[in-house]
Amino acid sequence: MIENLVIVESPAKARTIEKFLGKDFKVVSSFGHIRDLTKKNLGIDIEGGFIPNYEIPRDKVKIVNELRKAASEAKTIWIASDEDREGEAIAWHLIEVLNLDPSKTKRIVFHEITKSAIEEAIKNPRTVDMNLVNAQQARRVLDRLVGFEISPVLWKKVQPALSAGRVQSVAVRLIVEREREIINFKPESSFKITGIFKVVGMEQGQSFLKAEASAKFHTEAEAEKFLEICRNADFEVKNISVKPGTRSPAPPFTTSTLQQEAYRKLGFSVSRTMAIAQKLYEEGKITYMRTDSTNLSKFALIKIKEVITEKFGEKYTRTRQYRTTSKGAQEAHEAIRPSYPEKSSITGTQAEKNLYELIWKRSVASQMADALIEKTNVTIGMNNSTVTFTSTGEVILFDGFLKLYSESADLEPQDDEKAILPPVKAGMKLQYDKITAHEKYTNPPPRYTEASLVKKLEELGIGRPSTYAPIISTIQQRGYVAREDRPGEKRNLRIIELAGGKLSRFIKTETAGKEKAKLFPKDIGIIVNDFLLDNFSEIVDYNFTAGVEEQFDHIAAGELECNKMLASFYSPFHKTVEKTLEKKARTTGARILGKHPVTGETIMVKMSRYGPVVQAGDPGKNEKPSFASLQKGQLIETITLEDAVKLFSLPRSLGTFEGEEIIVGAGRFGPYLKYRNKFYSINKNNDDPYLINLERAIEIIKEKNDTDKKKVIKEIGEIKILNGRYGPYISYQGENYKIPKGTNPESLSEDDCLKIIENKSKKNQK
DNA sequence: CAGTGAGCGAGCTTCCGCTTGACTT
Repeated sequence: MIENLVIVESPAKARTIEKFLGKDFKVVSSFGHIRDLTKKNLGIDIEGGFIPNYEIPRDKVKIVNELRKAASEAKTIWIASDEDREGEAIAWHLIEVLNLDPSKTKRIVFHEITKSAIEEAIKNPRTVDMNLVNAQQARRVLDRLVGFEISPVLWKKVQPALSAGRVQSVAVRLIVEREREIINFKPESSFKITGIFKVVGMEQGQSFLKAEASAKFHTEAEAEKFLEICRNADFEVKNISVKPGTRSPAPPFTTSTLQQEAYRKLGFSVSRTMAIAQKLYEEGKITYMRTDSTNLSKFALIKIKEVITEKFGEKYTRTRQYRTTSKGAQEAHEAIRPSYPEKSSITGTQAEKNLYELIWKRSVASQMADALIEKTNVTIGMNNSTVTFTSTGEVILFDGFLKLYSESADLEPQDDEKAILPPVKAGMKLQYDKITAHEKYTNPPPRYTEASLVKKLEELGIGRPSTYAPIISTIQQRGYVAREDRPGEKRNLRIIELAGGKLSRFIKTETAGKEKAKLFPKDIGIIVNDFLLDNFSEIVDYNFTAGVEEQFDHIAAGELECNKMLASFYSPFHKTVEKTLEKKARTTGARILGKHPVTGETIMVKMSRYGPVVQAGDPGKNEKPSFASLQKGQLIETITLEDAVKLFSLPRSLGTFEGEEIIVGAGRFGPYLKYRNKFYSINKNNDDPYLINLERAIEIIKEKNDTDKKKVIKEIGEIKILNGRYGPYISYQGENYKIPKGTNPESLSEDDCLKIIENKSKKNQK
């Protein structure tokens, strides 16, 4: 018989707490929710008043059995799940499923994992808050209704196996709408004027300053005219202003800000960040990584202050308590911080070390003093124009938290350097050294990265810390969006330069639209988004979640009944579902592009069963249509007639080589050559399948055949020893086998190979 | 790996949030 059984949500938390409590306490974990709506069907009795129908998922049966056994052996059961909506529901499900005796069961919450906080919690037990549980059930039922009623509509009206949901559909909408802004964006160019000036008569030290003109010019002629004015101008320092300022550190990490910074500073994807953080948490190195709170415990505040005092001195400390500002935050946990702030580094993989260091720096910096800066603006006037030049300098008077950490910006750093300025005074004469007019283009809004999408969702109050990473992977798995790179396009920039009284012109090139690991919508994502906007605009409204959250709050406060709220949502919603199903047509996103310039057939673009295609010929007019798949990067929304016509030119014959035909085509995996029933990939960076000639094709085939020859080290009957990407390996009956380290692959005999093959088969059986 | 694209119909797909392993190369 155990005296006390404590149930928490996470096993790592259970281990920590067990250490604080005496021998009379056993601490176990529920591993999150133990029950959910039935998986097979809707799992809700709608007519009976939206009664949830729960089941224990297969992977939770074992845990539930263990909990049941432990509970039956304990005198008192303490349920210590998180103090938020989901945590309260977990507590209630535990009581129901384990059939706990109310007189033996106590609900407690603690806000810090320290001995005193836990002891305090045990002194103040309460009962389960059924209003809060009902708010969770309303949330759960509503999400199921939305997801399980709209998704089947998509299967019937768009394509099978698609999905829609309160969260994922809004995430897709954000990406689609951003893409449309980019598609419709028209870059405009203007000329920015910068000058380098020398202070007349100042010979020692720094006597140059760089400044930017207050005016921009829209045309080259205007820019040139202004430079002509500059050529004859007298420049002098008109005004100097010195402004002190401060900068404050960012608050400690939440899940969302950790994901953003790990992406920006370390290049980690959202899922990688979470996997590494999970490991650090399980090893007791950081606090819980799924949180929306920026709060630090008293213990952490004291410890961090000690660390700062020791490392940098007392004047670098400043205790700050942060309030969580994001919508829908529930504050069940602390911010993400090092468990032991005195440890500035850890052992582990490089990635673990880097992420830990990031968390450590951010947490410590959040408790450091403001940085004091002094910003100096020097205004330069001209005697023959009202245009002024401004030079900005910045001096850090006291570095404060900047000594340790500064947050990265989402946008690329601006090129206006904050230079140290020469000691100038008003009235000083200046002489230009060089004045340059640079052509600049305006940029479209940036595409989302995984991390900036999480930031946006959080701002809208959509999704929770535990779901940000899964959302990103769901919308990619469904094929709605893809994370891709784009090489961008070169464009010319005109530059006019005034130096030594002479104007000269240059052309500079820059790459515009280059993208790395950005989220692009795919055709099916655009079609589904437009379908949802047409038929379920309420659900994909950016404020839908905020609206229902408000109602969940009323349920939690006991002011609104769960089934009333659900009924008022469901009756119009379900009518929309039925109305949408009645509409006959399927959505394919079809768009007519025009007539084929040679054959005169109508060319359209649409979504087919296997992906987006262009189609030539109208089956309605008894023409047998021909099809061609769209290429990577092409969209139904933006493809032109010209591009479409080009797609029909593949596959085509290039001619013959040694009596056999070479065919060039574009398949699912990119452009290829087909020769003697073998396929040869064409590297798109080197060759264009639409332009490639016979000569080049033969070259590619010969090259590939040569490398294939080198690939084979040895052939013994069916056994092949090959050179692969990761070194030599054995290929046998369609399976690959690793060669043990230190063996010379050329010396292997048939018997040696068979042994290696047998060994692996044995391992697999175990 | 490098195709397909019609139509029939069975049986399947799907949500969000809370938590970790269990798998493979």
